[in-house]
Amino acid sequence: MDLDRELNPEQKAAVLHPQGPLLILAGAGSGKTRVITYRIAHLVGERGVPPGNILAVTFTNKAAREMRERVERLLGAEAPSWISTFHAFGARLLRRHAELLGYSRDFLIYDEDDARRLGREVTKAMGLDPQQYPVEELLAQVERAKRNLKGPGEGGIRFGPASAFYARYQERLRKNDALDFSDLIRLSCKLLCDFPAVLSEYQRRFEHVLVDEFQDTDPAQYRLLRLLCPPEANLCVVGDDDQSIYSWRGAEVRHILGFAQDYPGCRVVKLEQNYRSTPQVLETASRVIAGNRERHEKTLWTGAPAGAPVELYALSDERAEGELAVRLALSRRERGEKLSGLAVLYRTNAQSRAFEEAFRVFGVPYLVVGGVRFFDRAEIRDAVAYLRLLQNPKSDVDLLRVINVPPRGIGDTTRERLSEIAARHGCQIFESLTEERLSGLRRPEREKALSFAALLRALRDECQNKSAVECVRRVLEKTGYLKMLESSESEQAQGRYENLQELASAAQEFATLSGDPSLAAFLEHVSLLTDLDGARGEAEAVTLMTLHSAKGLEFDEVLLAGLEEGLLPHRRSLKEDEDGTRRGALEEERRLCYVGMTRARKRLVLSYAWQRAVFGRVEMNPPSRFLDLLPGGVRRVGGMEEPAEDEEAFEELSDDDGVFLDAEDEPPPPEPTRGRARPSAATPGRVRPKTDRDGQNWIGRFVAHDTFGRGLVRAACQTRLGLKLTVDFEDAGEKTILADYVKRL
DNA sequence: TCGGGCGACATTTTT
DNA sequence: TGTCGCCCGA
Ligand SMILES: Nc1ncnc2c1ncn2[C@@H]1O[C@H](COP(=O)(O)OP(=O)(O)OP(=O)(O)O)[C@@H](O)[C@H]1O
Repeated sequence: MDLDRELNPEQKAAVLHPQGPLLILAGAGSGKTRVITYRIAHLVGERGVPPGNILAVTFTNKAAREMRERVERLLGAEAPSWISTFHAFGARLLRRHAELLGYSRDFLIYDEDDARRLGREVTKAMGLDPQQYPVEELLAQVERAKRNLKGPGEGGIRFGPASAFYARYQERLRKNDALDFSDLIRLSCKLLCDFPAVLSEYQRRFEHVLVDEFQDTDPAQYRLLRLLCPPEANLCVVGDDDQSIYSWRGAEVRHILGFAQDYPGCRVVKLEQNYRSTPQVLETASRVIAGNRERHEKTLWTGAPAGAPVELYALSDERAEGELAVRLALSRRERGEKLSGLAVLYRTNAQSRAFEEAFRVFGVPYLVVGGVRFFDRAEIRDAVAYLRLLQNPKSDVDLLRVINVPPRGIGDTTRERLSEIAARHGCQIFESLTEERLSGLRRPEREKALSFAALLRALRDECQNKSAVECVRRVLEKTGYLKMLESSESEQAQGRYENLQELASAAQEFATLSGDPSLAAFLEHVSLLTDLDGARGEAEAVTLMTLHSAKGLEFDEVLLAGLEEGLLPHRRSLKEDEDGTRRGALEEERRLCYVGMTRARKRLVLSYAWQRAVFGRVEMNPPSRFLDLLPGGVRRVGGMEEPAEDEEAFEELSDDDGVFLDAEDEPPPPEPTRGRARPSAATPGRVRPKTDRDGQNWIGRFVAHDTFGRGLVRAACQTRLGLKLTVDFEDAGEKTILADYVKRL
């Protein structure tokens, strides 16, 4: 590790900073994460700090893993094990001391869906009208309170029933021996506050604490840090206020901007050289972010030679955006560059669809990050629920989920009765599954419930001290889950079956990677997992993800798509805030845009579409206001005026990279597993103008209209209002009508 | 009890 | 456009 060669003087100073708090407030691509990584390596390698005495916090599990890998490479030895997200850290801490807070060390971690199920139980028990008090709303209140470290009955709740709901919900969580996500932080704080001995143990242990992406910490997380790190502690925080994009989740920039007040002795280091991007990319991003008023001005320059100009494409619709992405991918391939060097970034997950379709049609391998996670699939959740019951049969949420999967003749009514019986005995459902406690049930129901309890007990015995993989296998076998799928006629059963096999592989893979084959370890991993984790850099595929997921990453080439009013900035950020809490939402959208642009190393392509299908309706939106500040050097492709009937944009487009597109004749390959790259086989061809194609798809087809009824499409043409159809209605005769108002049959 | 069918509803962003 | 919840008939 040669610090002089690999770091600039400021970075080096930060890495060498001897002791006391350290704040690095610096712009995108200035090497903040690099500094943290090097500093950890330096502390361990040069200063002899025991790895176990270093705590490093990252924003995602993936970032944590990458940091660990990099430190290991620098060090040539094992990295500190306390490199994780706040949540993973909290889980680990609580696991060790759970008894102090009234939980067992085998507590479960409930995710949003589990929490919702539990919440529904609570509202039902409270007799709250779900119309008037939606569970999601109540849980949002609870989460907000928890983020502000308010326990039940400690305020932080806005409206009446939510407060009582919080208390009962929390009580139920405890009885289930489970924590929800925000409890991981809140209870960690509580643990350290209420038990000074524990606090001082960890204060002593963590000689050094380092936090990446500090601009996105919420009050509970910051509190946790402040507990661990008294004012003179070796706390190193790193961030960029221009990249604060999680205020909607409770993150507060003032933590970073006010850091010097809370840690008065802190050293402040500024990093001003950007090592990631070309001058063009940097200039563009800087101009755009300069549109914000509430920000810390930062200088950012680059010594890199000029690269390709930033491009801005005006396109007709989202399908054209998809084709643009395909074109970028194919020309990378022609140049012999890896597809993994290209990322498509967008504001909302829903936008991925158009890109996926285009990539599928043209056989370009791609990887979608986020959206529906593997572990959110119903069959996987069912299997995981069984696994969790092995570890903790008190989890009513899991028990109720699977007691009738596969169908065992235990329906809603019986389940409700079981809940009541357990409540009456003041115990959990599993504990009430005995002959005498169920005596109130009719014979057949009682038998079924008891045999389920027997099944669980047998499984528990059998899986005692077995590896996670083994548990998965046995659960799937003994519960009859696989048999249920095998005998199912339905189309989806096959896919589900494969997904469950995949779960076993995942358990195996995790065991190998982590070196811990236990069920407990696997379950914890699964609970904290996000979809980002599936996406390892090695896949030779284009990456598709939201701007939020892209934070901290970098790609040679970035397509930032959907730069339209209403999308970026998102329309919900444009609405005047009713309660004053979302002020500055627009500035956050701009920061999001900045984050996206600054992911690009060499080439940045921006695009917007004049019209976009949303829920099947067609929407038209003007280009994003963020484009107003683009510098002059941006190369604009496609008419800046809304294209009326002309196809200018397309002609220009298809000439562009010298790559021509055409769909393959054979039908597209079967639906890929999300998050999996697929092999590809694209054939060069020619792009048909989009407008024409739309028409082709309609002509000769039957459509239905609310008042005119059924009819045959005779002709179609693209107008500025959308696609206009000439339809021969069976009853009403020939009409000219916008495609928006009819349904294809 | 269970499955299919149908209508309502929804899209910000995620640890 | 797709999912989820609800209702109904078997
Ligand atoms: N001194 C340096 N010499 C060479 N490359 C560097 C140097 N500092 C940083 N880099 C490179 O610049 C890129 C950006 O660094 P890094 O990701 O650490 O920046 P960052 O400030 O964390 O970025 P962001 O805030 O945008 O996520 C990385 O590829 C990194 O390897």
